[in-house]
Amino acid sequence: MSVQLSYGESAEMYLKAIGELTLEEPLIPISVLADRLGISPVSATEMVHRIEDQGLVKHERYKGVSLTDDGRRRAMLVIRRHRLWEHFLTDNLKIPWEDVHDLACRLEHAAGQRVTDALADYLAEPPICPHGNPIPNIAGELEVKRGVQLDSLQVGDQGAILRIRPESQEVLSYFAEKEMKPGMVMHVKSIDKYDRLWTIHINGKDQVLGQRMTSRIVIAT
Amino acid sequence: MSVQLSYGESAEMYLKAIGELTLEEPLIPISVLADRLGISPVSATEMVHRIEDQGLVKHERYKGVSLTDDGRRRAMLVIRRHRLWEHFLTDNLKIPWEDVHDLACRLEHAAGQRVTDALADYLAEPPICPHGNPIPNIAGELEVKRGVQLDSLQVGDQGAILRIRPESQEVLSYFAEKEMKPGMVMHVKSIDKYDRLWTIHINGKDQVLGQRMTSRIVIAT
DNA sequence: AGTTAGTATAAGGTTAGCCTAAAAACTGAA
DNA sequence: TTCAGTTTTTAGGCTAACCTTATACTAACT
Repeated sequence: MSVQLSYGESAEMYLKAIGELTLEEPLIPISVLADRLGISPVSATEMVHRIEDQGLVKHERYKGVSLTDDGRRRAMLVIRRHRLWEHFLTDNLKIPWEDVHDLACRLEHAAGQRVTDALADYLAEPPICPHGNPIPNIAGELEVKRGVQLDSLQVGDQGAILRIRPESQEVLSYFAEKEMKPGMVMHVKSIDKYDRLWTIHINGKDQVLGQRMTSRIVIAT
Repeated sequence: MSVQLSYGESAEMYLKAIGELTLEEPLIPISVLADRLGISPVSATEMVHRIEDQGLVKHERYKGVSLTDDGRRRAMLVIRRHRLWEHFLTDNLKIPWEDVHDLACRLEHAAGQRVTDALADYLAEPPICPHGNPIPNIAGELEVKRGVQLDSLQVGDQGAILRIRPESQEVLSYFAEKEMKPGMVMHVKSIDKYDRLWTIHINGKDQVLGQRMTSRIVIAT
């Protein structure tokens, strides 16, 4: 029989965060990780060492953290749980789009593999979460659709919103208010280069977005 | 604005346990409570004092614990969450009847009032959990249908199973294996007074039950 | 090669929830 | 009224995750 190393909710949060961050960069500095989790760098270092001892991550001193194969699998399963719950909360329970992220953060740890798989079955294995992020499959495999940031488009370009990130209450509420969701098609009407303002047409309306927000939207290519 | 005293998962477990136990007895000795929660009496005493300071319970020295009005309301809301999740797990996710109790114990703390209410809506406010226990309403009010223990019936008596208790993995698995569920009608075929064995007919079969198990079944009167 | 910014470790503290062992307080029944 | 058994308190400890402050180290740029 194999030794079942148990790890807490907290460790799962670390794995999830690292899993998400390593989609962009291969090595995550502990300070970045700490920042994302809202935790002091000292505490993050401590915890990283702990999960490193469990063989879930690899830490290269003064460089950053990455996931081992085992760690990646587990991280993807946590992400899977998170996004499945997000899906359930919006589609079934009709909880607003912009609120489900935080709620799912609690549920993802309370529901184990068994409940998750049953839930996935119930939801018929949805491919993406309400914010457009893909849901890893039962084996922990994730297929990320490549896209480009809205702020790299030119006037006249068009495309569908692929996803919005990061999934923070603040950012999501912003777009919820503007009634912009993944799947919607938009086109760029004009760009003000000096103030970095993009005017786009979406959902029957014109929207003006600053650079902060255009970098949060990924458009399908 | 009112002071929002926060309390952890653990406190909720205490409240739930006390809420369930006080349906039978008005004052719960701390030792009984500790036993139910699988915790040492010393720790239970500590925690009881803590939630007493928050005005949730009343402890009478050398007698036992009872809920305050506030405590009762909160306890009922935890029980409501628990039973709603049990319902969801069995009816929607098709997880076996006997397993959902433990799983719901995790979910009940992770899902706050908001998610619970949305869930209740989704499930159309079911009146009972899969084990036959009534689900408190949104105001924390609970209507308990009175019944009698199976072992108080006589030969020839008949009735429907109202509920099975306590909701422990062990007890539930026992009855799940015998395919006996709340709602089913049974009648008493014979009683062996010496060994306290009840033979009942239910679900097309005869079942012989010892005194330990007959006291766990409540029959509608 | 020296300085600086970023990164890591060390040291000491906090909180929630648990534990055991032993002493003290109380109850109820003989 | 005494005493046996139960209940509570005291004392001392533990672990997981956090915290701050201070010091040590490394990388990288001037």
